[in-house]
Amino acid sequence: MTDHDRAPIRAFESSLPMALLTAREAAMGHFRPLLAEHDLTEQQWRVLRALDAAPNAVDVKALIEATTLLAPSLTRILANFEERDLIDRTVDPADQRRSIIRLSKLGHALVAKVAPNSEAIYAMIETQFGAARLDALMTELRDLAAAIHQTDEATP
Amino acid sequence: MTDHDRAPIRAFESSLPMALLTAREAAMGHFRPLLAEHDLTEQQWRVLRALDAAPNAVDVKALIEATTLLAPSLTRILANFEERDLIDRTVDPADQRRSIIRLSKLGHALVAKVAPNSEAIYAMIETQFGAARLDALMTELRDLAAAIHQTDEATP
DNA sequence: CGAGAACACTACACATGTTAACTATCAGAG
DNA sequence: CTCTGATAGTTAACATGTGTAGTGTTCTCG
Repeated sequence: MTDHDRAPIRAFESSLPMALLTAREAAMGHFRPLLAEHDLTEQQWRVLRALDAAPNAVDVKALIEATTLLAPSLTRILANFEERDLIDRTVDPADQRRSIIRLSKLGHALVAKVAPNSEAIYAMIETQFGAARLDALMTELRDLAAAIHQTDEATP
Repeated sequence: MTDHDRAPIRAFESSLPMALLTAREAAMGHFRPLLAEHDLTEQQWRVLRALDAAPNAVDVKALIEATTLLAPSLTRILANFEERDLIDRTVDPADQRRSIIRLSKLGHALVAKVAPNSEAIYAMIETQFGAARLDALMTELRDLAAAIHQTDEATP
């Protein structure tokens, strides 16, 4: 498999969003087939994980913030999940505009089924890259996001 | 603006793909409006940048690798660019299956128009986060992608 | 030459992104 | 208590991207 003599497109790869995307694609490349087996998209999985990680009940707004999805996208995903009986919805009695979302038993089961494989993939990455190093990287990523959001407030 | 007393969805945020996504969204949030002004999507901009960064001519396959797009998506984007006279296509005389893509004068002009604003945003992030730190982060990101790709070869 | 691989495109089904408008509910001023 | 404005969430409509399958053309190599 001669890799040809094409030069890589270098300067471009040094853009920050591209570096973030490439790293993410590398990780998700392992992950997407697993999700596809369970008829889940990347975005749907984000919602499931957010619901699973949520301590109690969650409203739609909290999900939007947690998943970085837009409201209409999330509405569609929740409708899909309702059809598949993965979630239960109730109206917040304290504020009837709010919808309270919970994972159903089936939803929890699905997460429980997928999550171990996810952990395995993560462990593989950890081994290859170094656990401490990965930890440090994640801290930096969070700080970066926070730093960028700070510039938001400076320039409204 | 009372930020409510909702607890953030914490455990979930510590997933690597999510950390990468959140950081990317933070950065792109600044950037997307700029692209929208020029009727460019994020993906289209990736293609433009890749073409601009390419030393010489580029075939479709190289673009696919550089942009992490799928062939059908790229085909459509290139068709769009042709309509807008942003690129020129020629057939590779050495291999007539290959299409050689180049930015047209107009395409270069568009990149030149958008790029400075892009640099400005980048500079803002650099100031806020620290140039050296950002550099180190990008190195780690590249290494991470490389490490993950190495696991690919171990498990085909 | 012929078989099979590689490149690029097309077609199709589906999900998401994006903007705007709309309904229902709530909260606060008067 | 009522009007007004804000908020939660949905719906609509369209553009675009994702993912799979299949097509035609051109290469490569036995």
